Amino acid sequence: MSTTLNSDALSRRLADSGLRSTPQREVVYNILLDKRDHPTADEVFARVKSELPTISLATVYNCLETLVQCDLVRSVNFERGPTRYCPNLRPHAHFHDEQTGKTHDIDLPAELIEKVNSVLPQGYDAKSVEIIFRGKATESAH
Amino acid sequence: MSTTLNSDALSRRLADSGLRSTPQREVVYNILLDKRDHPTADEVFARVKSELPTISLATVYNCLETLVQCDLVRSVNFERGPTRYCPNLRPHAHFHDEQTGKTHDIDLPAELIEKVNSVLPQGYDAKSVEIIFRGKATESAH
DNA sequence: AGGCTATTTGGAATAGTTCTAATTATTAGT
DNA sequence: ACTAATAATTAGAACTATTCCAAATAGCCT
Repeated sequence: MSTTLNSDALSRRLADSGLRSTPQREVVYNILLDKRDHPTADEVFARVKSELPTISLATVYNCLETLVQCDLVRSVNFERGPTRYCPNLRPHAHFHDEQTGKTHDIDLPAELIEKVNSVLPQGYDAKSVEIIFRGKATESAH
Repeated sequence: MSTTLNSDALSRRLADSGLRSTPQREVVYNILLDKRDHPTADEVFARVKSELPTISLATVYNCLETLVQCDLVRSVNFERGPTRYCPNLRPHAHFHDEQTGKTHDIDLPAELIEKVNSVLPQGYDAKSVEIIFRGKATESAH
């Protein structure tokens, strides 16, 4: 993975929104790209600390929020628990494995998204649709 | 709406799970049936108090959790905020109106649910699927 | 009635997140 | 380069939603 390319993409996106590229934002973003296991803010905080030992949790929240605003990251909420973050920008659903607690991305064909949107009655204008499966995944489904 | 019929259905369901029917559980359940606006626990608490002024918030949480366990109520989580509760048991999606903050139920044909499930690769066994739309609804869509 | 278990209650505790005010870093204009 | 203006970070306090806990109450079964 080329950190340089990510950084460029990141600073471009940030600049587009009138925001600055900072070491904190870069590291947080790269942490998300590195291990795409839908970490919570706390988990990101723990990982980032090894690179930026003085970063604060508030900054992690700020950075994550910024990345979500710039459309570089999606935030995902399963029941009750903490928000999780996901750098996968392609249209995808989430499969929440109740056994392991792990979350898997499931790619969605454009055709399906259309079909899902078509159930909306007149007068409903959806900007986005989120699909969450719950169940169990066997070993083979890594 | 016949409270008696609901109560019967409720006590039957509770009994099936080895639980008792209590005034608190009945009132909480009827509150949900009365106004299907996906209230939070706090909102349910406020509404219930007019009928049972001494009920506690902890009991409201307990009752809601019990109803969810008995499959009489679904809990729904949109981003960050508090959990919301919904007595609609038919398969449906939620449309979250970003303007008003209101949530509308969207019925889902069985055919669509099948189609959605069919995007799951081998090895994924979904027990349930949740669909959340975000956008805006025009006046006509009540 | 008496004992057993389920339920409720209020308050304390916890988890996750946001807010605030002070400090530090970055940029733009001279 | 120097300074002013702005943006971002920081630590900790505050807040919100929820859960936990231990005591009190209620319902059910002999």
